[in-house]
Amino acid sequence: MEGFLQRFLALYRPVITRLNELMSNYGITYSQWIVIYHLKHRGASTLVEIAARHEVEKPTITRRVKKLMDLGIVEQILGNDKREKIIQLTDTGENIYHVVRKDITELEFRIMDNIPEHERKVAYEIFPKIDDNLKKEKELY
Amino acid sequence: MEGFLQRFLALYRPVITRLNELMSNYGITYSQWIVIYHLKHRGASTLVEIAARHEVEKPTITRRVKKLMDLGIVEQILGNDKREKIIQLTDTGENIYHVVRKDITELEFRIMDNIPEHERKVAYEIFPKIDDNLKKEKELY
DNA sequence: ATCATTTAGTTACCTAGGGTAACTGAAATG
DNA sequence: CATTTCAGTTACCCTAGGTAACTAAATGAT
Repeated sequence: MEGFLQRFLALYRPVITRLNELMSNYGITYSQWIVIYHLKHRGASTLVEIAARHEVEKPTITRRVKKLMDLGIVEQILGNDKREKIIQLTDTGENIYHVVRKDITELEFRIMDNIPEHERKVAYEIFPKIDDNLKKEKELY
Repeated sequence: MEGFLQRFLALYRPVITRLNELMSNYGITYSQWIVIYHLKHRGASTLVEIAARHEVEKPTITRRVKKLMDLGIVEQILGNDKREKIIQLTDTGENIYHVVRKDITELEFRIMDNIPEHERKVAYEIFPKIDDNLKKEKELY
C-alpha cells in the first residue's frame, strides 16, 4: 500500500479550512484554539509549558497568547517566578471553550457519520504511532 | 470517541516537516512535489488542470511551476491554444521523481513499520470519506 | 465580421503560521 | 557576587495559499 502520506496530507487543507471557518465566528483560529483547549484541560500554564506540550517554539506561543489576551479570552495571573507568564482562561474564554467545543464535536460527528466506530478507532490510534515512529527516526540523526 | 480531528491535525506538522527535510536534498518542497507527481502520473498538463485536480487556486500552481521551471525540473511544451501553458517533466525531472519517490516510500515504510497492514488500509480509506463528507456539507451552504 | 464573454495565466497584495537569532530581565548556581 | 540558565519578547525570515485585478487568447452570438 502506497500513498498513505499523500492521502493524509491532502486531507489537511480541507479540514483546517473548515475548522478555521467555524472558529472565525468567534474571532479565533484553530492554532489559537489549541491554547484555549490546553488551558481548559491542564489549567493555568506558563507559555513554556504550552510550547513544550505542543512541540512548537516559544515565539509561536507568545503570538497566539497575545492575540487571545487582546480578545479577552485569556488573562495573566501572578506567580512567584517573575520570569514566567502564567495564563488562564477568562470567563469569556470559558464560554468560548464550550461553544467551540460543541461546534467541533458536531462537525466531527457529521464528517465521520458514515464511518464505523471501530474504523475510526483504528485510525485514531494510528496517528500517535506514526508520530512516535517519526520521533524515533529523528533520534537516529 | 472524541478528538479525532485534533490527533489528525497534530500529526500534520511533524509529517510535513519530515517530508520537506527529505525533499530539501533535491531543492524542492512537498507542495512542489505534488506537481511533479501529477505530471508523472497524468502526463503533460495545463496549469488549470493541475489546479483543478488538487483543488487549489491558479496562482498557487503558477508559483509552484515557476520554481520547478527555474530548477529545470519542468518544461513548457507548445499546444494549439496559446492561452494555455502545457508543462511536462524534463529528464532531470524524471530522475528527481524516481529518487524522491523512493525516499518517500522508504520513509513511509519506516514510520508505518509497526502498524498492521489492515489497520493502514482502514485509515487509508477513511481519508477520502472524510473529504467527501466535508464537500457534501459545503454543498448545503 | 465584430463585439461581448469566457478562459488561462500572471501579478500584486494580503493572510496564517511558524522558525531562528538576538535580546532583556529574573532566577539559580556555585 | 559573578556566571549561567531560563522565560519571554522582538525582529526578521520562510512557506504556503487565497483574492482581486489584470492581459491575452479563444469562443460565441448577433
